[in-house]
Amino acid sequence: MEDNELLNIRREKISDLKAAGVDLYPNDIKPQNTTAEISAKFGSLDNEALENLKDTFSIAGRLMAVRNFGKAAFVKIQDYKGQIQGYLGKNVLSAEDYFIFKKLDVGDIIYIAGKLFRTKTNELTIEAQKLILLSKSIRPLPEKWHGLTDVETRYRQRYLDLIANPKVKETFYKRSRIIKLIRQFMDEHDFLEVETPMMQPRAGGAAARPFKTHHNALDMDFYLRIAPELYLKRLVTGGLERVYEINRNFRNEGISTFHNPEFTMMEFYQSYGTYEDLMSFTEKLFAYLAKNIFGGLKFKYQDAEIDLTPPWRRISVKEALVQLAGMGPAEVEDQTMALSFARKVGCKVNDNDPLGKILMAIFDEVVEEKLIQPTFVTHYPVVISPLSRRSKNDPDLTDRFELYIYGREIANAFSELNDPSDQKERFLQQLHEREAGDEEAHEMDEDYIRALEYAMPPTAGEGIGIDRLVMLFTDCASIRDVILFPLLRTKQE
RNA sequence: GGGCUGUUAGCUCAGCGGUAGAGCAGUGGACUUUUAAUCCAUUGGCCGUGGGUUCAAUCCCCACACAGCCCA
Repeated sequence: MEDNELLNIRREKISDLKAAGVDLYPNDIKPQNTTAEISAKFGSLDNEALENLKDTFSIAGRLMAVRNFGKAAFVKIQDYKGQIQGYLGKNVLSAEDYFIFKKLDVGDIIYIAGKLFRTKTNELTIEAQKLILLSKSIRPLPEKWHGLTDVETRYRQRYLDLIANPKVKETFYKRSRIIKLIRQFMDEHDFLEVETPMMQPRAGGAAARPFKTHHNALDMDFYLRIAPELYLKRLVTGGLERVYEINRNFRNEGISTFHNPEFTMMEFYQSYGTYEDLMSFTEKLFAYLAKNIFGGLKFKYQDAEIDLTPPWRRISVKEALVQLAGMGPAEVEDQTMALSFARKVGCKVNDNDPLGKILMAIFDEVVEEKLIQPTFVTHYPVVISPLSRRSKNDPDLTDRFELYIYGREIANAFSELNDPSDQKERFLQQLHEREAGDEEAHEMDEDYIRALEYAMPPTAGEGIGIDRLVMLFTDCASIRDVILFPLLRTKQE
């Protein structure tokens, strides 16, 4: 057992309470009210009106502060959605309850019941006629004033973060609301929510390195999915014309303020739609979210004011390179010229990289950070888009867009490639890239091609990074602030 | 993977070659309307880990661990 003075003092209190016959962890106590409900209903009543209320109120929660006057005390009790002040006094409590009150510590879970009143300073308060200890804390909470700021502790012991920092709770309430709203919106548009495998025999649907795992009974390796894409399109082929999935993806890559190895994505597919349809659909979805979260289409994110009013800017990769990276119209069409431009701006590129790859390297390096207001970047090169439909007027480009807000990729969408022979060629091209050393190149998926051979309706699909979207809507700078338990290296205790 | 920064009491932080500090929390005392309650007293430390330099290291040097930020 950990030897610590503070812990030992509390252990002594526990034995004192036990000796007095107090049940330290009862589970038959049901509070009848919540702090949020009480302040909503009675927050505006004056003392006279409160005195006329004959009701008794009961709440339970964590003791967050004690202002002790010896024979009485004001305490702050925090529950699910708020805090309320309680008044504990010797002349109101029974002798048994007063004994418990004397043994309370900040951090304990308690129940109080009594009448509402207003203090001299006009604070709505419950005068406790009954006090029950529901769960005794042994460890001291972080300090009341500065709270818990050590980020490592905040992530490793998220429960402490949630107790001590009310903003954190708000963020995760908001995250839940956003996801609920997305589901509502998708359901209203007749999309069917589905779940597809997380464990896949080969990891497809995106360019990323997967995590590997092993199934013992089958004696077979599996990969944690990097995207649900190919499974969702199998469903579209099966006649589920509008499907979506909101779930975790896993990518075996570095960790940063925008990357967590497991993250949440929504992917959705709409038959008989095009990537252009998805642009306006995305505008509508984001507007729907913003209206419900902010009550309007403009909001502050970090140092910027983001305006989601549609239509959003639409610009092709090449236009963006000319307008925002300062490339010449000839440079974006010529591999050699693009290569030297790339080197000039400090991109790591190889002599025989295809033009499309070089252009994207420059884009990532120079253009991305300039796309603060919502922008659809369209017409990605076919070499980096093995699952997208080719553009009609330029077979080297695809009917694809990525949505950027505040310099970050939030969504990725395209008209789906449903020509099985083209798809096979693309996979073969990817295998070629893989052999040339690109570990993220797509693998061959014969069954997916077979599915396409049964004919998949013309379809458009999109993926939206939910964590990044939540960051945007909660003004969080790091993805770790919108993921309850971000991935950390385990620490030897 | 590279660079920079951080790691000192339960929490938030100071200190910087010479006996380890503050505020809050805790403990004891006073106090029945406080709002970071107040007043008096007081406990609490492997100064991240392991090496090295030195008469002497929390402090200087090296390595490692974990984290944060930036870069790739």
